[in-house]
Amino acid sequence: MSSVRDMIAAALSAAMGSLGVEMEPSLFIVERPARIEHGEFSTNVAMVAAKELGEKPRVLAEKICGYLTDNPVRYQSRLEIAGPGFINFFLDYGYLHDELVQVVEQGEVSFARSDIGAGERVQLEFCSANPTGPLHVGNGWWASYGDALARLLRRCGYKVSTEYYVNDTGGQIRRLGESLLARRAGREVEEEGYQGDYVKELAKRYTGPDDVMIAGKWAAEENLATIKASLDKLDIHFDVWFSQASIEESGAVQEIVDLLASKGLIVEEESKKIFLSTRFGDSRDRYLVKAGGDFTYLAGDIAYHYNKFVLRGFQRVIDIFGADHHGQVASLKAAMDALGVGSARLEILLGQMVSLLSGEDRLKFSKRKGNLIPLDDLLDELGPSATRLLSLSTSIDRATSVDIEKVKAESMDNPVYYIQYAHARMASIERVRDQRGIVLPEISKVNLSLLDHPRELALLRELRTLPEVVEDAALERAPYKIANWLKDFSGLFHSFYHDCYVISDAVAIDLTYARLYLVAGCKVAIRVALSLLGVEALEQM
RNA sequence: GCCCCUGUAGCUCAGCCGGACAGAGCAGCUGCCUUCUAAGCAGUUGGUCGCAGGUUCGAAUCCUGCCGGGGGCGCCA
Repeated sequence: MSSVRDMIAAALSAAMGSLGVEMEPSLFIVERPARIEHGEFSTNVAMVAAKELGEKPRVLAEKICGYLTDNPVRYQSRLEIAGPGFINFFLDYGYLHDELVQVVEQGEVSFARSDIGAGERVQLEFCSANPTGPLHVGNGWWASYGDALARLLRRCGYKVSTEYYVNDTGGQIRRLGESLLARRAGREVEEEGYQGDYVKELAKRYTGPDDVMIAGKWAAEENLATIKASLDKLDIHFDVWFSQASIEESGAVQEIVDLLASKGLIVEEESKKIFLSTRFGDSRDRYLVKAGGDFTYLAGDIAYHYNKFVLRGFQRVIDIFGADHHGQVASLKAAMDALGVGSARLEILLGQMVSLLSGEDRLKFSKRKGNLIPLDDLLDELGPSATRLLSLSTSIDRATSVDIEKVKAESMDNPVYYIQYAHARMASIERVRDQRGIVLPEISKVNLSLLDHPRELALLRELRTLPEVVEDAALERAPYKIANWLKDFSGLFHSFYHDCYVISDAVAIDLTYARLYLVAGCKVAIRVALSLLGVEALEQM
């Protein structure tokens, strides 16, 4: 949908053209000013162009305004030149009412949907926690992020396949097996093993042979079932579960090593094989085959990514790793360049560490042992919606700390209530509408221009930004922007709810009709945003 | 030593592809329930945007250097 902003940008471009200057809309900004005194929209075009033209910004702004006065954009009511040379647009509120009509007509399916993805096939790998134990809170944090990103990308026209890479082979499975057998034999688990209580529970149920690999694989499968159950609770469902063992057994890893060797990118050191990744920007060369003849993790990972790009034909691959996997980024990208895939198609997002506070105690996620908190514990405390919203509220680039005691409280420390309450109030208004038998006329027969209360206008302005926020959040891989929009929007709705009665003897019926459509539009928007984050929209609270 | 992330109000965080007096929530203080849910609303206190230079008409935002925090530099995965 072509927005009012695009329309203004085009008009400004035309105005510059009339002054003999080629000015693509991408070269200047048309934005909604932070302060409403500065108009509905404002632009810096005069300041940007002034330098090249050798003219004073305000003088140039005068000329542009002259053109726009003769050739006004739709809804234009007044122009103003302010500050160092901003041009502020004051518009007839009709533009907001017209956009409300669009929101209502588009509905949940179409509103804030975009085609910027243009059908690009994207593979999104995330979570991929090793099946050596249950998911902990950190796993769940990034899993929610990945799932929300998948929803966002789909909303924006990408064809997304989500995937969980199951590390079901190698040394850690051996260690898991050793730990399991030790427990079954009543021994303590050694330092390097898995010491969690869940291993004790598994040991009670294991009836297989005293073979570490068999025991390890059995335990891994059990753990995987537990992981899937936790993810189900979060409403996260992967399209593909990809087994690391399967790619090794298929011979694909060997093929990749051979392929690299054929390109002269492998050197051998006795039985070891080393990939010359420094030729592709890595900080050191990397082992692919160990002294004992086993493949390294990296060798399997390269084969896995080759599989994604070449065998399955994904145009883009996005991996979401924890920041502790930073070390493998350069190696994997080097391999993609070496194999001709091109590292630009591989996007690796690193989730910074998350630490939990519980009162005075600082609890840090530790993969190996001790103080990690199972995701299920948090889910039991908070429920899936609050858990998801919490983890989706901050940037992936920032190491966050969360106080579990605080978020358990039903307060703005846990904004899910604030947002869900806004939705519940919308639903409540509609229930009352039905109880009173109010039949809403078609929108074309309703006088939406009655919506001119400051609360209503503020709500309408925020409502219409969602499509831009969705696109931005998708392109920036930043679901937290949706969470922020939800908080802001919910706040504006609560203010409206408080100051503007929709259904009341004190409100004229025409205004009730208009406000009911405003509520309907708000409900569309908030439901779209909630669904993108996977947070439940409650009818009542 | 090198690489990645980060330093904004007492706390948790937005803003960071340059713009108009730096934002939100929580915490603190003060008000508001006879009408659609007070899990709400309104007001108010609180900031050298880590420090120092530089670029610019304009810097929290870009560049450089310091200082602090987190993570990584395995023939682990």
